[in-house]
Amino acid sequence: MARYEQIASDLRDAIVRGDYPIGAQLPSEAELALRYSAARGTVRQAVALLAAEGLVGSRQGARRIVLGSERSQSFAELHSFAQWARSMGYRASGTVLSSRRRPCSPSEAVRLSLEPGEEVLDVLRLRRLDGEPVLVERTVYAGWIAPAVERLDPECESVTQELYESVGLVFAYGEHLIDAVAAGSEDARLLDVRRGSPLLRQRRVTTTQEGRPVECSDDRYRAGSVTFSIRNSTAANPLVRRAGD
Amino acid sequence: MARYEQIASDLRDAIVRGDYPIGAQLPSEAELALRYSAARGTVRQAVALLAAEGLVGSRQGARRIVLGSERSQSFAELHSFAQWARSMGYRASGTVLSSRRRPCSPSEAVRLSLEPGEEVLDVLRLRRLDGEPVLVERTVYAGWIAPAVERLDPECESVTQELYESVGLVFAYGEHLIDAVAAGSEDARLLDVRRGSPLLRQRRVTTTQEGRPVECSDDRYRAGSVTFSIRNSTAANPLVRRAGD
DNA sequence: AGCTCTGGCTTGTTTGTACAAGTTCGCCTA
DNA sequence: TAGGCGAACTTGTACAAACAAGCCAGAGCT
Repeated sequence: MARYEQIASDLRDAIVRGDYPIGAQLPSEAELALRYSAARGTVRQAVALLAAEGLVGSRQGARRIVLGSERSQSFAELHSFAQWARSMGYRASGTVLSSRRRPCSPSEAVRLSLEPGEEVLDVLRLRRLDGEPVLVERTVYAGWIAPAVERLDPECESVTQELYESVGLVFAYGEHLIDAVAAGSEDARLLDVRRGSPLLRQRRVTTTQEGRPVECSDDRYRAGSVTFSIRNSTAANPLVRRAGD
Repeated sequence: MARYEQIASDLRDAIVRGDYPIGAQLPSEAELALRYSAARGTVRQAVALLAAEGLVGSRQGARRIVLGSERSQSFAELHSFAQWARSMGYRASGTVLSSRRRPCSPSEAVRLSLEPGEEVLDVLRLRRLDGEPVLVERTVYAGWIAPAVERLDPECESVTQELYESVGLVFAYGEHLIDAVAAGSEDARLLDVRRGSPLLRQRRVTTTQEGRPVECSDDRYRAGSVTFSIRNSTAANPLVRRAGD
């Protein structure tokens, strides 16, 4: 662990513990540098990390202030339903309901950087939290990863983790589109809600470290089961609003 | 504009223009430093900006790669419906349907850092895109900003901008919770949809530069009108999934 | 009392240097 | 031909120094 990560971790703990309550001022960079025997630049990297997490805010000339004290999860926990569920103390389970190969559609070819007509793997999964069905996942995997996906246990808990352990695949980058849709008849049946009832939809495309697209997915959460949370500031915000399509 | 922002802007333009297509490698830091006659540290700040926007990805030892080419909007455009709409080429309008003062509830007192029972301003607004109603905003303003809000034109297009111009208020930080809900009867009537149809809900709390909460709001978008988009990576992601509440 | 202004404090930007750690690719060998 | 090895390249981390720019409180003035 890098020095600046240690410092960030230490400060984060202090904030979560309540040493610096919401609204309080953080020590100045100079003081922190002295306290941790580090250069000012290193301290700045640490607090930049906390700022990116939305825990502290800063303005030129004024001391940094604490904005929040909730610890935010890692990328892995956002990407992987199972890892997120586990970290929240839920028991996650899932079932593959169907899995078949087919040629990709033109729009999928674009999103997954495939040749038109190249083969993809289409998987329908139902995910549960503590036994309750909360999520229908319709995922399209690029052909080159399909064999590894097909080898997975249909009841496999964490696809992300299994793929990492079996073929060393790392999901590194993702783009997510979030909106609301009405439950179709299949959604309704699987999630045990009425047809037309509101679902939170997350469409995503995930790529490897090298920027190679792996999968795109249409995930639908039962209303009330899951909420997305974003902290942002004038400095940095990756969340954008888009016109409906 | 700082040097690193200029460099970032230049690189961003090149990416958007297609000089560096998706999947392509960016020049090395050393080469960029030479090209822009800047120190390597300055170049690193520039590409860090692009990485935070999700435009490029990076791994130690390998060249940076281009992940996307869409320009993401600024915080102001996320926060302000009107500014976002304008930047997307839509015509935004809005109407205040009701506005009244009342004592705050216990939960509001916590979220807005108020004394229990302190007065707040409750505003119901309907927002339109190109004349079509797409958003119902139920906003609660802290008492200290209420007078300035009440002075606003009921048809005021951009509340954010007006408050900045009239009292110098800057919305600097925000926390957003996103989920899906069914339209209530009032929602349905205002948005011209059927009761129970899906809406995308964004609950937010916004604070000033000093960390002082200004408003909390419950915004409901008609399904299909607006999508939220997030790019993230293993390095940084402010978006988190939360259990429903 | 209320106002202005200034000086010190704090964060922001930039440059330079050095080394650590991971990737890539060509060369050499078995 | 397949595999291993290593050199060159590239990004990550850390330190030091200097100046710019913005904030704030206290001194001093009206």
